[in-house]
Amino acid sequence: MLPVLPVTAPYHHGDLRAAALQMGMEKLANQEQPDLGLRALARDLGVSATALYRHFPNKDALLDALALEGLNRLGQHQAQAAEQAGGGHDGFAEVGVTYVIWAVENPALLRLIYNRIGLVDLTTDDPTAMGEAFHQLRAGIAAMMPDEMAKEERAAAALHAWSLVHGLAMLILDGQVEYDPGMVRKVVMMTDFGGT
Amino acid sequence: MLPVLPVTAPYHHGDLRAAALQMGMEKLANQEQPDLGLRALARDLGVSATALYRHFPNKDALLDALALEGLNRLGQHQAQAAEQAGGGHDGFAEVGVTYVIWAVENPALLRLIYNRIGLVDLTTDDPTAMGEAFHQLRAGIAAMMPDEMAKEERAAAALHAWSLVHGLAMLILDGQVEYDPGMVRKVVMMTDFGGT
DNA sequence: CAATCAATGCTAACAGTGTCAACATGTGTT
DNA sequence: AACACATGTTGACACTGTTAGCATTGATTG
Repeated sequence: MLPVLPVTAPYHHGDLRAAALQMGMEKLANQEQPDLGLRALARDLGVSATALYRHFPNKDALLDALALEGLNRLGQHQAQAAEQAGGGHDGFAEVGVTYVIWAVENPALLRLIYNRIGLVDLTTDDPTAMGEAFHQLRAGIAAMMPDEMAKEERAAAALHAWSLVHGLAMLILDGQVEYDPGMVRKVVMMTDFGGT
Repeated sequence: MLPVLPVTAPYHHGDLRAAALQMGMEKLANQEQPDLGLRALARDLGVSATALYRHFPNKDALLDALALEGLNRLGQHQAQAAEQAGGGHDGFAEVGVTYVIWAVENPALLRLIYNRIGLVDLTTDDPTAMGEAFHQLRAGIAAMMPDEMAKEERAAAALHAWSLVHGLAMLILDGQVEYDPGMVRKVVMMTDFGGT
């Protein structure tokens, strides 16, 4: 492993920003709800609460950074799944199931991601990093749609697919339906876009 | 209009519990996020914060009561839509679109409903009122499925439908896709359960 | 090497929150 | 009239996010 080369030189603590994000991700991985406390996080880091304000303008910015990191992981995970699964109906279903599984395994992170979106302005010409990452996720979903579809139909189909797996994931996370991989695959495969 | 007949005699304030729930629903109707403050609510009611503790054991219980009220309204709305829409593919799509529209018009309330579920234990034999209301919503969805389906298939189809409309609603509320009734109908109608 | 300066961290404080204990007040009942 | 109970209030505690002011560390420059 290459030693980490900090872009900004570490001063007292040694890259507190990165440490805070890592600790935040760890805490999110060990809980169901995305409720993070700035003071509690600082306590776990062995640092005063206000030290974090040298690296994030406020708590929301810290949560946004964590959400962005989570979104990147999700996008990467989905891209990899799409690569392995190949095209066609079965391949698409596989990618959808992958989304749900990731959500089940990262409940707090998925919730945090979607909780933070509404607060980000997606209408600007200069999209935030978060908006850009979501754009990539959307593009990845759209790329799974059958080629012979009209552009408009592809957009609708992509939205349908995203809604389906996201809704199913949320219902599972909310305890409305117990997680069962077979059931998930069955539900996802009920959608047929006319692909092979 | 008949005068309200309080079941429990109003003492000092005159049924503070009902007033708190009504004020809470009003506040939720006028905001995007379901963040309610117990103290702020008491302030708006012209009452001390701790007075609410005579009617609710804690803030969570108050939020649960609001969520339950919202769930009942949603269920009632859906039942009415199902009645008007009739059966078949188009009728089902209509009910799905109704769900999304309700979500768009009651964003904070929908979020509150689903936020509170995960905290309610649905596995007990004596379900809470919240669990029961959700059971009814599920039953309503299942009733829309074509009769000729096998029982298992009906369950999967119902879950598919619920996931689809709930996911689409959440994506709209989170600002991922702009609300467009035509688009919603199109996306919902992409699911064909084999009904007429 | 010494002095300077910006980056980073700390303490103290403020306003806000949910919650509890103790006290006060109104209401219905005996 | 007196009691008991339901309801509401004040004061306090621990917690939170945030700001202002001060301290320290590391890098930069003479």
